[in-house]
Amino acid sequence: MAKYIREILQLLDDYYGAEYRCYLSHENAWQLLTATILSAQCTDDRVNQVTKELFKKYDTLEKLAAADISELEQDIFSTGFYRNKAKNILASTNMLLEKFEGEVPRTMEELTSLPGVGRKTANVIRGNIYGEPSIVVDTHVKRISKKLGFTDQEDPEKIEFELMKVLPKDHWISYNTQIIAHGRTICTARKPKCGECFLAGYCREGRKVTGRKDDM
DNA sequence: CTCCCGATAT
DNA sequence: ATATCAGGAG
Repeated sequence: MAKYIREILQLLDDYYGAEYRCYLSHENAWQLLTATILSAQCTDDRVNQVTKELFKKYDTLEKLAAADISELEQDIFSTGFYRNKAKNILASTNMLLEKFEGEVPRTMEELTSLPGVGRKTANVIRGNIYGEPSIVVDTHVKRISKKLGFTDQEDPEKIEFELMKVLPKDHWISYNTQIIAHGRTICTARKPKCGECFLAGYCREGRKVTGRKDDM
């Protein structure tokens, strides 16, 4: 298994590059925190579309924290879950000002104490803002990690810990970037393009579709 | 487990 | 019509 993990990681590096990349537009930590809260069950393209105007309108943390809630709901409406998200953004940004001196905290415990921030959002911040090796288990990482046989777990937290055992630490961050890119373009949830997939030989579903029979 | 929820691809 | 999207909370 370990041999194939190395091969898979090498192919991912070759195809998508080994550099970390963030798909959510931002210029600072509180903007990334806000964008990631908005990204729940929403495409990153739409989040970027919304935040482009949002961060123009509320150009400081203080202004966003002081926003009128019903106006903020309208501003973020198209991302869905807009009532919860507006409430969480206001509560979290105010908490940053009151408890964290206007800074986005660094530890998992502090980050997940913010309303609307779970492990996925916290790991986006830790990886992107602070460069801490971390694994972001979103819908793509969950789906594709299971297909590749890296985990059989269902719970995102269990998947995160299992991937930390299975993947070399220096690949944790790049894995996120690569798998999300792969999940958006080739290994899509509804109609995966197994015929175009360079990992088809390492994936049960891919082997079935492409006829490749690599022994794992 | 349920609810939150609009936009888009299939 | 239905599944899915850089999920989180009760």
